[in-house]
Amino acid sequence: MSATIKDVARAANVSIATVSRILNNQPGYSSKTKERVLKAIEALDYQPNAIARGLISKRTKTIGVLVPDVSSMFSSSLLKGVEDAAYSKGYSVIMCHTAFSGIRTMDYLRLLNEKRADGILFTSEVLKEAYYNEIQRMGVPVVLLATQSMSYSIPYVKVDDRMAAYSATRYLIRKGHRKIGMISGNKEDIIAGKPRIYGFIQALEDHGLPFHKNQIVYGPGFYFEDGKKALPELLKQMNGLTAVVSASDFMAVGAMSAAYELGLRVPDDLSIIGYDNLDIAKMSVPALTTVAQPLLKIGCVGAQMLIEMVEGRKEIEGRILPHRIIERGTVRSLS
Amino acid sequence: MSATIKDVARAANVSIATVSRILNNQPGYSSKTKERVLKAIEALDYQPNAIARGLISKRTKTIGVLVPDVSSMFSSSLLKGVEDAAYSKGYSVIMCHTAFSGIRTMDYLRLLNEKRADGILFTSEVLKEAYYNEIQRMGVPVVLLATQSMSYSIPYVKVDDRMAAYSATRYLIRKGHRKIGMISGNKEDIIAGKPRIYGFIQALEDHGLPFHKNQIVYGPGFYFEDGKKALPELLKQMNGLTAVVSASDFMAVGAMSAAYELGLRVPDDLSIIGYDNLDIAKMSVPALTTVAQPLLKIGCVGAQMLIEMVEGRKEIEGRILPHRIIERGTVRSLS
DNA sequence: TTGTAGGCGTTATCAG
DNA sequence: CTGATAACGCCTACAA
Repeated sequence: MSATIKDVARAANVSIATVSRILNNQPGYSSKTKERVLKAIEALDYQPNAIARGLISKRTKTIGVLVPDVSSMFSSSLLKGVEDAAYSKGYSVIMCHTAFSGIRTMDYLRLLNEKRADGILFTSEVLKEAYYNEIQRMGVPVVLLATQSMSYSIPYVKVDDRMAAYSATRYLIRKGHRKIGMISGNKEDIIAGKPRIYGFIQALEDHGLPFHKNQIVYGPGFYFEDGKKALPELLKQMNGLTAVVSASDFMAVGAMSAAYELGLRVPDDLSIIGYDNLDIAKMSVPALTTVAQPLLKIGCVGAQMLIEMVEGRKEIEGRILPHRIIERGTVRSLS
Repeated sequence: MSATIKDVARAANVSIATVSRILNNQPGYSSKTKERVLKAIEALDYQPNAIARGLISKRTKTIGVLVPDVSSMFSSSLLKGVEDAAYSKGYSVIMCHTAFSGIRTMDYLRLLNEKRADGILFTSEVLKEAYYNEIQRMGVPVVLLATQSMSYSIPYVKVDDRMAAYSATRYLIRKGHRKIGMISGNKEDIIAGKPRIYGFIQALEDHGLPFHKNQIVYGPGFYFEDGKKALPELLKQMNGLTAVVSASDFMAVGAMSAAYELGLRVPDDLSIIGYDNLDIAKMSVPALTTVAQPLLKIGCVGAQMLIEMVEGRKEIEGRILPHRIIERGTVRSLS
């Protein structure tokens, strides 16, 4: 079908070695032969076969990114960042949707190995032992995105979840709120659960506000429905509640939906601050005040780190990216 | 690093040909040798090198999917469907973010050619001549997702946009609305623009409702901001407006945001119906009534079609998938 | 039932 | 400066 290096060589009347040299601009040819070859390449519309190239170079310029849910706004921002960095370095990315399934994850790890991906980006889930072992076996670098491993020393890119939740809570306190509750997801979650809960509690305590455990309600996950169910419970558990910090934007929006149905007005009757700054935050009505994770940047920086590791830079360390509060319309000042 | 077929052959004391046969379960070996080989494979933890395999078979079990905006909820649903179908057929997908840029699109087409992707999924943009030519050159199948080409005969998977807009409008009419407006995006858009506009107009006319051109306002695009700007204009142009059909969920939510700021209550003062049924539709407050495109399914069916073409089935034709109205909370009955 | 050998499209190491 | 030629890991006639 398409022309090979051999065809080019024949057309330009040189050896394939010479063509190869010119292609990879290595030294060793006169400028006239170069021109001749270039012309032949043009004429034959030749494009190198990356497969053949990969076979010998042992590098495919391909990375795999594992995400638990491709279609969530969360993952898609990450993906966009990854894609962008990869593109600008000439890498392509294989999208691996693990769907929260361990066997699918293992499947993909195997697949990436067979296709000889140069590196792996692992996203927002905990890196189980089996995954880790498989990756070790593959002998390719990994970096963790928006997550972190307590068991293994692997580079990561994320925000400081505890500090971010702390900031969100402090923001509410500074706005004059005293009766503050939290809606959280799975309390065992090492990233989106625990650290944010601790941050919340610590902010309360650091500002002389007592904390009782009925100030937090937990959902099974961090989704809209979870938030929607959580708010009524929180309202039941605390009286005088004026503000809530949510462990995710989705939950925050769910809470707003519940508030709406309860006849509570946001922010007049209740203030809400989210977490993530997904697209939905600016589209909700009113627009959601939230603490932003720079997801795009996390993806981008992560991919860059990975590629650096692929290309030889060893010993790359984890990076904490800054979060920040985005003030929109769901928090009312009490002072 | 990892074991090759040669290692396995040596360990099992057979030739690589035999190992290969067993790997691709072709006939020609005794069950004992098979067992021996399998054991060796296990012991060495051998995994075939897909690169080497691809070099000879001319098939990579990889497809590329081009999307204009990875992180939009629209594309991500599509992607999820694609990924899922691909996974279940043993294919992997390279994510190509064209960012609405022609040169990036061409870049990716070239890249997919170099990496010898088996097929291409082209999403929600118009297939320009240059793209088409490049793809022809590559000699791989393409299918269009949520779009269609007027110039070339290429299989596609989408809904009937005109009918869908017609349905949405008729729904409003049946709910007793008479003063209905539309907020649309780019009126030149061959998919999301024109057909939906025509559908809107035709539904009006078929139900004896006069149409004036000031019943439609156009935005540059189909985004939140466009919808947010469009609604006030529409209000200015039409009086007595009771309902609006929006050309996208994003615009619908933007319109809701504008309504909120104007002190108009949805659906009490104004009914709104969206288009797409993205995640945001169920998360908006109140939840958005909308006409659903089965995006996941479009992606899934499209990938299946593509893979069938890759594997030999020729002459596949386009498919129109059904749309349906999802009733939620933004349309009020006037009767 | 099994093995030998050629080739897929490149890169890289030699000689010339 | 240039050209053979041996890999890379696998598949597949063709032989045995």
